[in-house]
Amino acid sequence: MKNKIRQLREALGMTQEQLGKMVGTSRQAINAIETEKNEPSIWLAYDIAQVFNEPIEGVFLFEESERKSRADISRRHAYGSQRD
Amino acid sequence: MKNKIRQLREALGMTQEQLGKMVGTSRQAINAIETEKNEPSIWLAYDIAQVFNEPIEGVFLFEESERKSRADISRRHAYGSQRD
DNA sequence: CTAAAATGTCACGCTAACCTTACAATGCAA
DNA sequence: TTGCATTGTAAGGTTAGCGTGACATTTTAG
Repeated sequence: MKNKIRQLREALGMTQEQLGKMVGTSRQAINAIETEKNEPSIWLAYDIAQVFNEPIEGVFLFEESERKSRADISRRHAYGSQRD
Repeated sequence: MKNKIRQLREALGMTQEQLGKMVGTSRQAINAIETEKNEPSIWLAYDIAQVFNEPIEGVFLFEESERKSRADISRRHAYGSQRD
C-alpha cells in the first residue's frame, strides 16, 4: 500500500536501518513496506506512524484500488442470515 | 489488543455477522478481534474503523502493555551499524 | 575513481491472521 | 420451557508478514 515513509524518514535524515531499530524490526521489513511489497502489521504501522508523530492514516494511504482484491463489499448488505 | 468494537457495534444495533459482511470478513474473525484473541490486519482495522466513522486509533487501543512482547525498543537507539 | 554506506532482493523458516466447517453456550422472546 | 438468533470456540488449511543470512546494485563521501 502507498505510504509516506520514505518522505518522512528522509525528512528526519534517518536510514531504513535506523528506523527499523526504532520500531523494533529489521531494515528489510522497513524496505519491503516502503517499496510497497508488504503491508505492515497493525502494530508496526502504528509504531512507524508514532516515530513521525502521525496517525496511521497520516502515513499509510488506504485507497480502494490498492486493496489486494477481495470480494466486492460495496455490493454486500446485511440482509442475510444464511448459516455459516 | 483492546478495542471499542463491541461498544460501537451495539450502538449501531449490528451483529458480529453483519459487521463481518460489511467489511468483507467472517463473523468469526470479527469475534476473535472483538474478544482480543487476534489482532486485525491493517486493512481490516481500517475497514472496521470506517464503518464507525472513526480513525483506526479511535477504535483500537495501542497500549504498550498490550504488546505481545518484542525486544524492549525503548532502550534501542540508532547508534550501530553492525552488519545485518 | 574507490571504498563505504545505504538500499534492493532472495531464499528459507516460523508464526499469526483469516477462512471454512462444525458444534456448544448464551440470550431473548413467545 | 421451547425455539431461534447471537456469540464463543475449536480444528485444519492457506497465506502473508517478518526474522535472518547473504549477495547485488545504487548512492554518497573522499
